[in-house]
Amino acid sequence: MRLLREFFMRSPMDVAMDLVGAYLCRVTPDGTAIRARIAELELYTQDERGCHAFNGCTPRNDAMFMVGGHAYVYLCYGLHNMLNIVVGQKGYAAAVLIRALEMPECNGPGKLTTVLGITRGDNKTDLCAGDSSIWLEVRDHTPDIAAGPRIGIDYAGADAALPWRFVIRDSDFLSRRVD
DNA sequence: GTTGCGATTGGCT
DNA sequence: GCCAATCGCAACC
Repeated sequence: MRLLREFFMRSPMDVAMDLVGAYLCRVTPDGTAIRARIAELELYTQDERGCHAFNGCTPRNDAMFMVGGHAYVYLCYGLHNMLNIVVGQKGYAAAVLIRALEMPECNGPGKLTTVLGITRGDNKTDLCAGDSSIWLEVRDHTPDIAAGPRIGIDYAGADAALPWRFVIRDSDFLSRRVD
């Protein structure tokens, strides 16, 4: 069942936890249908330095200020598209970075978007719209979740230690092991 | 108008 | 473990 707006509008932490093990669904530009469980994700909110929106709204990050249930896609290192799911209320910037799916060749945020054919053109897609090519479906059961620090945000100082990376414990599809 | 760098990855030492 | 690739954008001047 496709996840609806009310699901994404709850507290960012609750939504993040509930998205671990949920199904990410995608119809690629060439028509291929993909459906796979989310094995790894990270939460970012405007209150901490790891978040793109820590210093406010900019042309790059404005999707994060939309109501939960939209996509936030940005280019990293000039090479890799990163897929985030906006969570929480409109006006409060928060999003979940999808880092790995239970699929071969999807163990990493950059590789994942390549396999799914997701680019910045998909930024601000409404995942709750009935005709969108990206959406989420409820998980079958609650997975055993492990938490650890987020990856690649050393510049965030003390906030880099927040245990806001959530994974399916002992999954074979993680970008890295948790500590 | 200019500059520095990043929520990464793959290849090489 | 180290490093290049590659470019939009944020933060300065």
